Amino acid sequence: MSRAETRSKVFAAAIDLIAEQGYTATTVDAIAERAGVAKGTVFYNFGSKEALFTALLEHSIERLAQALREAAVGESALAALDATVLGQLTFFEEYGAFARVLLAEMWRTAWQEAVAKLRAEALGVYAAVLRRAVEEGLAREDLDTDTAATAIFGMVLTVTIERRALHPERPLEHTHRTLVELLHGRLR
Amino acid sequence: MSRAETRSKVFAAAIDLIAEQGYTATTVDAIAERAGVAKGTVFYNFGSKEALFTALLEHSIERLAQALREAAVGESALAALDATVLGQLTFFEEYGAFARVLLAEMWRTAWQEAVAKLRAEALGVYAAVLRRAVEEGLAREDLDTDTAATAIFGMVLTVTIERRALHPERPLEHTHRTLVELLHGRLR
DNA sequence: ACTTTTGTACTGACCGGTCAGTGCTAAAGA
DNA sequence: TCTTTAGCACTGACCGGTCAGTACAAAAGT
Repeated sequence: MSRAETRSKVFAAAIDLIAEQGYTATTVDAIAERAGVAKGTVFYNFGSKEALFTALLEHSIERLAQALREAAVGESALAALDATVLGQLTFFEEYGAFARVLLAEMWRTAWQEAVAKLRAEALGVYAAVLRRAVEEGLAREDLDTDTAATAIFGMVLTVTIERRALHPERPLEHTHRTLVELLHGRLR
Repeated sequence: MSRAETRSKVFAAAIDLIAEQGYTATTVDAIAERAGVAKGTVFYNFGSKEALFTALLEHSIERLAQALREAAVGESALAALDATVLGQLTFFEEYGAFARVLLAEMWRTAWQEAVAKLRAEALGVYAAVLRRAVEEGLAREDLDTDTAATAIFGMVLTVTIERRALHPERPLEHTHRTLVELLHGRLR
């Protein structure tokens, strides 16, 4: 078996288990067993439990950021915002376990480096769209776009997890419509 | 010392440590030391680490729900919504460690009972306000108020934690204005 | 008297990390 | 052609430390 294959099997096992139990509660033994490899193999490939996790975070954040960048297009800033929300929903539809991991571990000081990357690359997409909205006169000029970006990101993240846990059969479109409704001022 | 006093000292120590390190990584020894009691006292009062944590969750969720219920008043549904958001921000301003704990542990299957209570009592306040908004014709009739309630709650929670971690000096009002701006359709 | 707390010592399960060794393939040497 | 060596990926038993929980006797509170 190639090294890359082994690594991705371990990644998949680790993300599932950590999503269910959290980082600390997940043992390397359990990850190895779920991945179908020996415990030593995990250490051979990643060096340590923590290194495995940081590699996993790095890799997943990169993919998330790319998905958001690709989604964040639209004629108007408003259309781009809706598209970004849909992009985030769609991404987590496929990588749902990562949503749980992000929410749970995002603010632990241990992974500040990964969090910085998340803020810069993923939240940055929302912030850019919101700045565009301000330029187009769709929002107050002194809107705090960074805080607003975090708010929207967290909103979508929370809803994604609730949906996966409670209504997995519900179409994505339904959730998307509810969020978009909240965001463009039907509430007024 | 009364039993109640001891329990609340242990609660305070536990919530701080668990907010920093997570449930699993926090040891009972550390909780006892921070609380200034003997380790045996913790077990005498709570029986087990898990029982301590569930009691802590239960207790905190009850207080959060009460704070939201008290805050959720206003002439219009829109005013009530703003007030509820401010109520949530204010609550977590005082019990910020609990915000971290909620976000990190909320979706662990282990505490489903506590999560059910959170959904019923805390998210329920948002859901009720949103239903009132629908009645007043401020939102589409088929708005999914449960999903929207989760969305707003998660949004405020995420922003609270970001604020505490990154801009602790910022006045609450600033954050509140940004969120309210997002929620009533200045973006359109 | 009865409840609660303390401090210390202990147990046993568990877990991250290690390491000597296995299996395999392919190049190097004869 | 046959043998040896090299190197990579993987294995799983094992080790040392950690931690929830227990035991208990003495002290403090009420």
